[in-house]
Amino acid sequence: MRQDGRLARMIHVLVHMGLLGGRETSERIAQMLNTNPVVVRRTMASLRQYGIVKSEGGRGGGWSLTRPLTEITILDVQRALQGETILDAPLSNDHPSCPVERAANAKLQRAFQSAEQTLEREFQKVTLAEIGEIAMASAKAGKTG
Amino acid sequence: MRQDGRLARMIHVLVHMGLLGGRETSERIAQMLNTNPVVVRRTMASLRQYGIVKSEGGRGGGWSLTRPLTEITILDVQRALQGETILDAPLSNDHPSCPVERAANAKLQRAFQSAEQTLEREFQKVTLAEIGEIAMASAKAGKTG
DNA sequence: ATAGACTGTAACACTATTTGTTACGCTATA
DNA sequence: TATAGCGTAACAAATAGTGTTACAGTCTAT
Repeated sequence: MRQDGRLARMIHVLVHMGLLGGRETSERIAQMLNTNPVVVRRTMASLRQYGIVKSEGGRGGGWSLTRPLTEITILDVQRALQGETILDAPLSNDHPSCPVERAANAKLQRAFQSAEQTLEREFQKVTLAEIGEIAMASAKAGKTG
Repeated sequence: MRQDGRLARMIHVLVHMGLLGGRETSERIAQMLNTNPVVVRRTMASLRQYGIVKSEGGRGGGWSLTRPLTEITILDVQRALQGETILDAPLSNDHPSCPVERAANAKLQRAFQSAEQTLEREFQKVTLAEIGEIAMASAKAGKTG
């Protein structure tokens, strides 16, 4: 079941930015993510629109957080990247007037809504600051690999 | 967030098969799904492997259920189509030794596991017989569209 | 002012996945 | 033995995500 890897990648970057504290260019972020600056700008633009980061052009410009990691949850990042919907029930649309198809779709939709609520709750529980702390602790313990 | 539409389509077909009670050819099933017989065989093969349907070749052959709709849940169909995993956490793999990436992935994985458990529970609660009943009721009530 | 270091964005190529299609072999039955 | 069915490989088409190039706009140091 293929999904969008941007959430994990952006969390990764934001935590680094929070720990470093300063401003990062698209170029440097691209290196963190093994990708290139345009992809970074494209994705960071969603975060900016949602108010998580800001960008400044011109010499000395780059990206920075608008608030500390303690005030950013995984859910915030998710919302910024994909809007309200986290999980989308994969419904069928072969015979929209068929009562069987409708009944099946309705049941699936309810199930996915429950799962989405769970995911939402879990996402909201985790701040990026927590992730940073876990990373620092494990790095200190020498689990760097 | 795009996902696999086979689950909904197969539920649709299985309920029809259960309500009709007999045997269906790949050709007829393909018509129900607005697709073609090869795609049907490909997908039905997974259900057969899991023991939900059986196929018979030769003249008069086709597909039939191995047990009544009351004994098939959405989870059964899901398992047949995709195995154990329902939701896959979309993790990042840019710097596998980076403790920040690891910590972020770990948190995401836990969140998705919770959601997967919810989905599993919901899927197991619903039998195809229920879906058939809902469909029959709504058809009787004239909500056929 | 102007050069340089940035972001913003359009356009296009590449890749992987799903779905659809054609073709042909095998099997059971009338 | 002709026919109606499944089994499967091989290939085409559509879609989505990602990567890349190119160029315009913007800010700052000098």
